[in-house]
Amino acid sequence: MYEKILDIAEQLFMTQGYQATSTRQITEILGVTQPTIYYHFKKKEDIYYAVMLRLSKDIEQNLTKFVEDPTQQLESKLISMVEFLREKHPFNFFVMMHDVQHSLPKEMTTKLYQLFSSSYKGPFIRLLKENREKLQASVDIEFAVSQLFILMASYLDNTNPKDNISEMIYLYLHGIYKE
Amino acid sequence: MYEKILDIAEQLFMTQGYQATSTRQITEILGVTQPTIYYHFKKKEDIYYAVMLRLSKDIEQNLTKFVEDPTQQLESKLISMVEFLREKHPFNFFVMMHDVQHSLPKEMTTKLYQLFSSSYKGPFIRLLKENREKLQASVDIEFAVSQLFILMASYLDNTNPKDNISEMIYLYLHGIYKE
DNA sequence: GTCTATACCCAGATAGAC
DNA sequence: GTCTATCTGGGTATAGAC
Repeated sequence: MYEKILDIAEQLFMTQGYQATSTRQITEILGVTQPTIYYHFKKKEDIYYAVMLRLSKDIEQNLTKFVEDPTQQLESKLISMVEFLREKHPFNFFVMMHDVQHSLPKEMTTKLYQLFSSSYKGPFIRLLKENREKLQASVDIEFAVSQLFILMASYLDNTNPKDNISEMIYLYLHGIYKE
Repeated sequence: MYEKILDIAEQLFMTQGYQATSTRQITEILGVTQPTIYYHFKKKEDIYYAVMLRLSKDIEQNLTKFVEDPTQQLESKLISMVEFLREKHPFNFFVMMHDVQHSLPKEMTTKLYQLFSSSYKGPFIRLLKENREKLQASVDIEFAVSQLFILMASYLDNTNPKDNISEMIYLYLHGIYKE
């Protein structure tokens, strides 16, 4: 049941957000009563943390594989990694970021942000550092990765009609300006 | 009182979000009782719409002035416009986008998205179209403006430690890649 | 482990007095 | 126009039976 709760909670939290997802809704889908949750978790926010922990472990492992792939170049690695996030994490990134920053208690925010930074951003930062010589000298890598995540958010968001990740990566790498 | 409600509601909605802002909180700040709101507005979501309507009119007028300024070039116009949004709209864009997409009824979402597209995005689209010859031929302008807004969101968000808008615009225009 | 019952709180909204 | 009083419904969480 613990894992089942996480499965449903993951889906609901990531699509509707933390506040909009009630413990009742989770248990209704599972066909059990609402207090059942409180045998497995002490508080609602603990469910959120457990969901994020499970998710981020999986994400980090897989992203790292792409970074270490010796057969691919920077641009195609980036595309693969973003494609992977789209498949594995077909949620609205905005919802997640919003929750981490606004829907949860402060301490939880800190813990979640650390989790997110290492698992999600970490592999991208490593990738760009290993390709430092291909980047403009003035670029701040941590900043550049933040920007990429923001862009990705719009991509993994279904409100964006476009579906061409390589186009997004191209703009990210080369900008919109004619040289 | 109507305008006063909008003033307070604007601030609360834009910082805390729609769901986290209660009618009680708004009226407490104003020093009146909670039902007072329902003399001026039929539903809570009507307050949100009125706030967005007032805000977006102001934003559109001002952004358009920058676009029409004959003394500035593309890059400095972009910087001015984003700076203006930061001053006038010192809110978390994510919060607003999250609300528009997830916290409000579907019909309202549509209305708000149209409002946002014309008032906020409109002037930027116009600016890029008027500078078409300076952009890479492959760039889709509507898409490029969407990307800019996403980037801006991270900028107007206080979680981003960096505070240099021109750096963001530079990356947006030129990308991170060494040519 | 899951149930029933329920406490408690806070939300949006309405009725009707002043 | 704003008030008091109140309805209704939703949420998280707990106690204790089975």
